[in-house]
Amino acid sequence: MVGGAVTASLAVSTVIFTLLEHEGAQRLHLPLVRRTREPFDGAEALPGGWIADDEGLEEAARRTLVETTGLRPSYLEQLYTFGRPDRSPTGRVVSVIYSALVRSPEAARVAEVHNVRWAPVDEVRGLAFDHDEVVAYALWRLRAKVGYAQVAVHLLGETFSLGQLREVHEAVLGRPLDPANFRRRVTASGAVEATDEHLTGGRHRPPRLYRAVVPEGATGPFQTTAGPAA
Amino acid sequence: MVGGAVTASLAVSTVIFTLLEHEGAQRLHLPLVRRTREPFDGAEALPGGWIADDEGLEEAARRTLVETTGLRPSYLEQLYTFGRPDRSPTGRVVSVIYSALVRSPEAARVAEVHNVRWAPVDEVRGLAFDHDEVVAYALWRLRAKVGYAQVAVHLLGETFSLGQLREVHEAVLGRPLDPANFRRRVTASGAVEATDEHLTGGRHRPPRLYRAVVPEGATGPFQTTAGPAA
DNA sequence: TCCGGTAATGGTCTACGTGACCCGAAGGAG
DNA sequence: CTCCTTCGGGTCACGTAGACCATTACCGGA
Repeated sequence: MVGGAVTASLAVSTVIFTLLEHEGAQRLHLPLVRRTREPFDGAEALPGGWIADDEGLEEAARRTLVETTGLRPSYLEQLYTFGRPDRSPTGRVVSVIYSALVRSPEAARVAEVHNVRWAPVDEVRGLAFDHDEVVAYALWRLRAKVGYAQVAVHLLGETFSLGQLREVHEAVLGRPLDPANFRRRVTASGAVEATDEHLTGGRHRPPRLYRAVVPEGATGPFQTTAGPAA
Repeated sequence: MVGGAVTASLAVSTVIFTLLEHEGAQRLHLPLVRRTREPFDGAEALPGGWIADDEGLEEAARRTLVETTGLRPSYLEQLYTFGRPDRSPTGRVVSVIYSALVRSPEAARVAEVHNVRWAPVDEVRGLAFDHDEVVAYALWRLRAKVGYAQVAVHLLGETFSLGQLREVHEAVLGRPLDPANFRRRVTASGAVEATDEHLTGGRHRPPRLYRAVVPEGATGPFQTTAGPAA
């Protein structure tokens, strides 16, 4: 320890988004864990935990995610750091918040185990600490980001139809999109590339399958859409 | 302390941007302080310091800014939190980075005092810790933000001509902008409102002075362009 | 006093992205 | 074979932004 530091506990929490069937449509959900100790014993909270001595911040986010929910996200980015002195009634806690996307099959795989409830995003209320505010901000960021970055593909599998991708955008934005215009925008953006395969077994015309294009220069010191890698 | 926390020191650092005359044009500068102790003794670094027990993160950023440079920013937002375990050779340090804008007169006021050097942004290299990377990311964010939010006004005074505002955008983006198109875009956005005054004393046609419009709904739990208020 | 230079300001023309809307194509279900 | 629905290609209208032109207003020098 260098000296002069504040006496605070350092934690990570993660807002995890995934798509689950709800009332006949794909809707955005996130996992909540029920607290079993003070403060806020019995209340629901975002998954998270303490940062270990020898691990980085993102590393800590991934580890606590596996420990508390069993989930391995396909996308993870730092969101914001909360550090009001009075955030926690039992002592000072500074929380680095991450935002994550999880593919639906992965979410379904762990839906039954762990002490986890999947809540539709617009029904999330009454969380411990300031987590209500955190969720609202994460949702706002995701909605903004889906407009200019191809983050939505991380909620789907390796290949997908443009109809599926459109459903993801509709679930995130909470409003219907015109299929033809959506197709035009996405294909023109170069964010996806067509494969030779089609999705068969549906009841109607089989859609062509597409694959996400990994953007150039996404490696290196930092991705220009998410933040530094450090 | 709640328990389980990592043994890390919590620091804030701030990337401060301002406009200064350099080689005949307004160019973006930032203040650097020279370190007087290990690690990186003698190297330049971003202004910052330790977070105190009873202060919030943004509060700590403002305090350390005044202590190390005397500057009071007109705009301040949280940027990113760095926490790689090996960032500092002398022990673990987690740094919450803030990004700030300072009006030119304020910058000139403190340019002579303090242990501060004003460096043009594109000549910043060889900083202590991972601060080179931090500056690059802050600059990328500022350039992106100037395109969709009216942050540039925070680099100018109470009133300004559209030519001055255009110079700010040119300095931030590093490329010339068409004066007529810039005027049309800015006035149509409603981000500024005209005053009845004109800037006299120039060599040419006296430009009308404008004032920044405070956006509706910028108060409340969080500003949708900067992040949560907590 | 007049004139040239330059910035301020207003306007036009065009390219482009996007939403609204249309229609044929392709497959399953009855 | 017919109907229903989605896929996927197209048109049209409109709003925004860049390129570019014209006029205005001031200073400083001839």
